[in-house]
Amino acid sequence: MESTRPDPPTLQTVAAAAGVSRSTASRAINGEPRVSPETVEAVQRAVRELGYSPNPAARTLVTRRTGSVALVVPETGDVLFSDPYFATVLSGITAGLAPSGNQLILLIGQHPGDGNQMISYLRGGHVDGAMIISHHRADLDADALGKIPVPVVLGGRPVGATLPGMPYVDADNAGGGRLAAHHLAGTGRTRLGTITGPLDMPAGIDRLDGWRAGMREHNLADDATAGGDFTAASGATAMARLLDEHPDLQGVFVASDLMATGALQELSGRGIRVPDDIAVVGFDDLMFASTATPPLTTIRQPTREAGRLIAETLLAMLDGRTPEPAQILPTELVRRASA
Amino acid sequence: MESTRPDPPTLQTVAAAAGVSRSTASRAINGEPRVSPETVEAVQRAVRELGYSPNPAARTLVTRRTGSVALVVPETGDVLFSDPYFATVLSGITAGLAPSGNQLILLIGQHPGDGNQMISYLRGGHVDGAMIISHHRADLDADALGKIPVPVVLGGRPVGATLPGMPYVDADNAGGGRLAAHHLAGTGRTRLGTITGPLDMPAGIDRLDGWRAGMREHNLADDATAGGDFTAASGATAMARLLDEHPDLQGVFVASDLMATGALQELSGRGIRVPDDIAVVGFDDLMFASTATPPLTTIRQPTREAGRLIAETLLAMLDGRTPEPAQILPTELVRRASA
DNA sequence: TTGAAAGCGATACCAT
DNA sequence: ATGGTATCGCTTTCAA
Repeated sequence: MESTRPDPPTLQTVAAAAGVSRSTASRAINGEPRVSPETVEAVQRAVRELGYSPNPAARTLVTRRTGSVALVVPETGDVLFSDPYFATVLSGITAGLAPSGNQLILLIGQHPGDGNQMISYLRGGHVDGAMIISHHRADLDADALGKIPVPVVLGGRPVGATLPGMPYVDADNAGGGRLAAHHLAGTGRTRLGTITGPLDMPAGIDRLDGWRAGMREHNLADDATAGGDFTAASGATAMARLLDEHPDLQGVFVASDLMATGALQELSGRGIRVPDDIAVVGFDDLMFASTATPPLTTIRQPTREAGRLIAETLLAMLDGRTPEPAQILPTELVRRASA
Repeated sequence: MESTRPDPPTLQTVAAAAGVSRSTASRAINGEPRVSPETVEAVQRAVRELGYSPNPAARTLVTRRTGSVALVVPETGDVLFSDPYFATVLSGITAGLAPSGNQLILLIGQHPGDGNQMISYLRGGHVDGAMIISHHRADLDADALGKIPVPVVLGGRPVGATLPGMPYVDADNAGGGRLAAHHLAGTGRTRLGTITGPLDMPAGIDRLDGWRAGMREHNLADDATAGGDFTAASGATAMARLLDEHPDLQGVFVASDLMATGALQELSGRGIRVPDDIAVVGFDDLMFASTATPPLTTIRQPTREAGRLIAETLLAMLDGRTPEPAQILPTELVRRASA
């Protein structure tokens, strides 16, 4: 005795139940204008009673719209998920997408080099558009990107030349770096250094550039730098190196809050007081910045807003509109205890 | 002068280029056995040269397989993303899904009560299966869940009766609560309390139950409790209440690391030393547990493993296999400085 | 306003 | 091993 599930109702079933043709039923369901009110009513009742729901594959086959967009993260899962930045962007993206009813398909690089495989997915007609965030130089080359046949929005300035027709949304990273320099210099400290992000990522490059510009404006040397990779562990390591090489350091700008927590640990481990001995400024202002010890003075970037804007920009393109090629979101200093 | 994109090649195009029929081309592409090697070769070359990629909608229409599964999170985006638990589970899920080639569709509740809308999506034939995590009692009722026509795996024990045919994966929350009780009692402290999670969630309920069982085994009173909702802020508030009501408190089990960071802040704000004055045990052992001040002694649950297991269980069901109705993952005590 | 019929691009059954 | 053909469920001209 097999309990066999009955086939789900099709448009045909609905049409029959409502006493109309498939064409008319389809029009009624899709809210087209030229359908008589009583017909609409009859069809809607049939839909309700039968529990009908249109077969998305069949619909896509003819309309050539899938109703879903991809979020591409060409980053190994492990790296990605340890960074709360991603969760926050994602939150903004889902919020931005929600009103449109589009579904979000997550494409996450498992192994470095998966990039091209993802691109072939995007070329396959599975989605109407795509958003790409957190891209390293190595992960996608402009040629491959150019072949994607659907609208694409980039989260973060692309490395190298701007991709034609591929708008991006980013925070004013350089501006934020300058803010940090101004703030630290403004406290009267003169021996200042920075812990940078990866210098193959625009976020890493631009924050450093801004910092250097700010230092120059204050006639301060910008030679004290150490590189990290946006993880907490790398922040601790870099802090150690900086301290060893520049024992007279008075303040440090750390290019992400996550690295800053690592740096704070290293400082506290050495018995160095923050901000009394060394002042620390972070970047991001994600959740845990305010709960660090001491609470972190940092450069806030509107991460969630960026996510929302990325989604909205894609929706605009799906709608046939042409967005600004670059949308840069402002950063601001948030004063807490660490500097 | 419109730059019009040429229509993508279809199976027809490929077949013509290879000098075979559509049927044969289809077989060659899908690696079916009864195709001559030279035909396979010819088709593959045509595919390559034309840059052909099968239309997924057309394929789904006939095979009734979408190649994608949904991850349902009936939780408001904001709540969700502030909890690193989610990111870690997601990491495990994507890893578990990867070998299968299935794509992940993210369904996130924007507004409380979106639950049923999500369920109608699952009924619509968009996905081959679904995983549901972090569910509150209110969000989904058993009736609605039962109507989902595809395999479903639950992340976390369902509230109330087990859903028939709907397996779940969970950590041994009760066991973890007992571990915490044993550890704190084992240090000789006798005035112990707990900060619970939401008591409409199994994770909240079970950890409390385990804690109480452990306390009884040590003949200790289990009356000192305060409720939180798994956020850091709620941890601080609950800690304050506990301190006010039980000034003689010597140790506390906090049902999540995130709440524990809030509790630590409250304690440090009052000048109470950890663990000297009050010992603290958390739950989760997510990334930041080890970087808290002091580093948190906590009950580790294998979060990423759980994610992977959820995905693998779903894949097994898609394969026609019948999984264990409940898979419970062990928890363990991780000793650090706070207790 | 409605209906009939022609696709959309694949798979799968049935012959050969 | 290969080809012809029906079919999946829907949208969209085209006529009426």
